[in-house]
Amino acid sequence: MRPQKIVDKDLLIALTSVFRAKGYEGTSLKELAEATGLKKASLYHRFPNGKQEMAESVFNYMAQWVEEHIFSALNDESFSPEVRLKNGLAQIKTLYAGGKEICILRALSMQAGMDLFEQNISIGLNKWINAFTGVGTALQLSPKKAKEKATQTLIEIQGSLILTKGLNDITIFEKSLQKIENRYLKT
Amino acid sequence: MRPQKIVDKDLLIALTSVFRAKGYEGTSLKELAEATGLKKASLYHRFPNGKQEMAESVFNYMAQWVEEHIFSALNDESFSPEVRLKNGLAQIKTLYAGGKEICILRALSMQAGMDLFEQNISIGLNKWINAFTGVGTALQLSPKKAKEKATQTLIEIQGSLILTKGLNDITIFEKSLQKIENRYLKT
DNA sequence: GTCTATAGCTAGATAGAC
DNA sequence: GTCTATCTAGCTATAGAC
Repeated sequence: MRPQKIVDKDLLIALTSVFRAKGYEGTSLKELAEATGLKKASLYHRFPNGKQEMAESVFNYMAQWVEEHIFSALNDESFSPEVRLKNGLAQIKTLYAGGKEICILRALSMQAGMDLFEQNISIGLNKWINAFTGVGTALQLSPKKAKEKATQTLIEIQGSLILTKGLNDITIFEKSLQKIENRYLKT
Repeated sequence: MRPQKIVDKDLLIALTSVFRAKGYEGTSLKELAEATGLKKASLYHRFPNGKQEMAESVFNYMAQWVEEHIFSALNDESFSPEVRLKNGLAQIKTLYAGGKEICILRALSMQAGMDLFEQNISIGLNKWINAFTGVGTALQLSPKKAKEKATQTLIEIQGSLILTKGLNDITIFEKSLQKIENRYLKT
């Protein structure tokens, strides 16, 4: 067995950045090959089901990252709810590179991707809502209020990412995160 | 001259619905031909620069619709600011089919589209912000507050469209519009 | 495990008849 | 103005050498 030219993790990171920037249909195997340093045939060796499997792997990789960094921060009961919220929001800022990066879920959800990922997107969004709902209840909100606030939080994260990108102004994303934090902590 | 099989307006409507659903790269000329009832070569007769011109025309058509229906409603000084706001939000609900349809601007902004439309997207978003800022000042907000509120409004519209689509729950979009209205009128 | 070479197809786009 | 037929380029995917 020849050694791998690039380990799985780095491979996934490279694939992620392309899919994130171009979407599913907008990404070609040629670009993926260039971004990873592997030839197309080698990509097929690593992902026998081709482009679709690459996108799915990217999706799963990001889902795991979110689980480990964001949800676990929001749910870490060894900290106060206030600290959990701050840590979670800080991780979210990292995930989106301060607003410069788009939501991978959204990048993959257009076009054919919608068919491929529709159910996983719904599941993923609900996990986000549940994570923020947990913080809300820890901050003494009623379950109903906590869920409403969590939904509103996600709306603002996604919406501010769109405006940040569309207006090319990362302060929009930063202000939104700050606003979200303030609104939780003022309760 | 042979008669047109489909008038410009209907043609644009048909093209719009495909681009909206599939994005720019995700849309093929075959699909556009099927959706319009014209053959590919006929589409090239109507849009000599091909797919890109079709997307640009769709973009301009939607921009005009928004101008005539939404901005003019928000800015119609023959009504009170409260009524202008309500009318504008009602038109927005129509534009997005109550949350079932995505923002065309967003659909075209991924992938190669980002290069094609980047500047127009920024201009378009700013027009939205200005329109809502106008309503805010008419409601006695300071210019600064009015612009902040307008930006927040757009964030929530875009974000709620994403969650509505991702969770397949149109009540999210409806609730967000209601919330936006309440927040303006409570000022 | 990675590579070169290529198959097979579909995309966007054009030529020219009617 | 619309059509059939076709071109070319690029795509996803595979075969087989190393």
